[in-house]
Amino acid sequence: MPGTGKRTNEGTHGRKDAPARGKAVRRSVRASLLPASERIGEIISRLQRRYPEARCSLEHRDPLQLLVATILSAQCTDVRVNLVTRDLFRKYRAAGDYAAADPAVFESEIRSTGFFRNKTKSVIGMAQGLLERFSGRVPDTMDDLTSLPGVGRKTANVVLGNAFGKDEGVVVDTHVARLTGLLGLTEQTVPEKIEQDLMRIVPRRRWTLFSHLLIHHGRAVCIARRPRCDACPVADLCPSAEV
DNA sequence: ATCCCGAGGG
DNA sequence: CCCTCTGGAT
Repeated sequence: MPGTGKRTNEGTHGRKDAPARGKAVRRSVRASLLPASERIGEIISRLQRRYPEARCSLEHRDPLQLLVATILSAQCTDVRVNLVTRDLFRKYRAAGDYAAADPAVFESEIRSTGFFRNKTKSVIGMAQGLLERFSGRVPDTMDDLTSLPGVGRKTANVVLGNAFGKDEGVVVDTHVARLTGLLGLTEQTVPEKIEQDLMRIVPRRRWTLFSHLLIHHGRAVCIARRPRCDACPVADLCPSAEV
């Protein structure tokens, strides 16, 4: 086999941190901002006004579809995931369909989402777990969901919050990790620790909404490659904003 | 801390 | 070419 293409991959989360933006960060002007706990309310309020339509952007009709879509979403845009699942969900309708899938065929079907070998093992293994331990149904608790292969806290939080309407945790994806760091809502870089900080300062009833707001903001304005601080509704509440 | 991996933006 | 995209397992 073409074996290891040894692509120089880099980590996934928490890029070392790149304060670099060519210019030495000039945050002295906003050095005197209120603590996170006193800015969070206004931040959520303004983002909600800006993105009133913020919701889960992974297309799904039931918990199983959302679970599969979320597993496929790792390091991949939601647009591409939706493109793949549109055909996938037509063929695989129940846990048993995924559990009985031919790995080679499934790999080719989700290939464009990247990490296709790992994702195939995760989806098929997850489906087999559903059949063996949950009667083929997607469980609605954090412990049961994370007991499934390929399902971590992030994926479990997405399913719990969007398919079951339960705010069990805060979804910390690449956008949430980046933006909360820039906003000075946490000093942590490990997703789980970021989530712990956010669960303390964000009202529980807003946990799911909060993630959607940051994800939308991260795509539209606070873009990783080039944040548009000039168009940001919370720039005056952000210690990293470069006017 | 590393690896898995394709696709699109700049 | 380099970076980023709704991560999880080792």
